[in-house]
Amino acid sequence: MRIVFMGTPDFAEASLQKLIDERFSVIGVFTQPDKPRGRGMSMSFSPVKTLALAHQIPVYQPETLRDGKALEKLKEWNPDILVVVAYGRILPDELLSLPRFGAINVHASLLPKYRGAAPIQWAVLNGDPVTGVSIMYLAHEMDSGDVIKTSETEIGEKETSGELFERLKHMGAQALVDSLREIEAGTAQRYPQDGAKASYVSMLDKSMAPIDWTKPAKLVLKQIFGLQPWPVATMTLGGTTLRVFDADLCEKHTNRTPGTVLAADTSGIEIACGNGEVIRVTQLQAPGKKRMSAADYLRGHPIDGVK
RNA sequence: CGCGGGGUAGAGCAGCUGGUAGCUCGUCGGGCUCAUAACCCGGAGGUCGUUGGUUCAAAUCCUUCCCCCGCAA
Repeated sequence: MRIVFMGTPDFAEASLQKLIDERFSVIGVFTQPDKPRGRGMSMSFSPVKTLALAHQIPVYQPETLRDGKALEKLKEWNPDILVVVAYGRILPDELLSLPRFGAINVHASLLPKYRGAAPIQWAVLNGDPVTGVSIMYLAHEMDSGDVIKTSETEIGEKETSGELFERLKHMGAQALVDSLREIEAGTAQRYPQDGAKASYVSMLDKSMAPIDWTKPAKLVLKQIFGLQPWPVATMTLGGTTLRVFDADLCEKHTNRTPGTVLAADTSGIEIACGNGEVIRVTQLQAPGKKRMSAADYLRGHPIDGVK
């Protein structure tokens, strides 16, 4: 089966790696154009491109998919199926319908829940106990196609989006190859999504970073974990904005205003949340500094008025 | 050369309008105490990231390079 793979970031890289490991015939790769990134704005390749090049797989990096050239390239490669994983582009219908088996996609949620850009992070942010990956056919409407199979996993109490990402990308890769084998064998299922149950999530942005202390402690914690590795929850203390990396729920309760610092010592910084609940921040990062424990930070930045 | 912050005792910071370095915690010793992560007294520990320069004198001014961090992507 001739496969053309479309993907860009490391989430997609995991799937491509799996396809290569499992000896699937990946005859070509589409990935986003090289862009300057990182400090110094040096030009860099996408993880998918780097991997493809390492295996002598032809790489195509169109600026647009709608000028006819992408279609031409796809016809040239003549794949039996398109595998799309976090490519970062909407594919025109004429590309989806070209291959014999159409186009399938790895999506990091249990569809129809969390269609859209940041399903992993939102599953964490919302405090979901379970999430997963879905392999589905690409349809005209985003993330709405028939599902081939899903795979579930529990979200850890203190699991960050980044950690969940790592887990799901491998689950996705496994489900992908399983699906491909079923398609090849003609045993693949097609489960239409219940559109009425669909929900959509947007990309994250930095405006979500400041911690809303009026929320219940559990959700404040989920905000802290869900926003890692980016954009990272923040709080202000003594006029500086601190990025918060880790915190625990305190058993105690308070009647102080949410956001109030109740205590600060070697065990961390206790802060009032909504419902009178309290959390203790234990890992943070000051501007220009690297991540450190709250105890370390307090040594150089004593807090007035709080013991 | 995309923008900016930072590299000073084990840790976190101050000092940086030039004159061989200070704070908090930790650590070591002693004291107090039924006891203690509490308190008191005392000690050890730093070629101030690196290179060259200016100067009578540099952590402090200029310069080379290295490393860390954030923005931006």
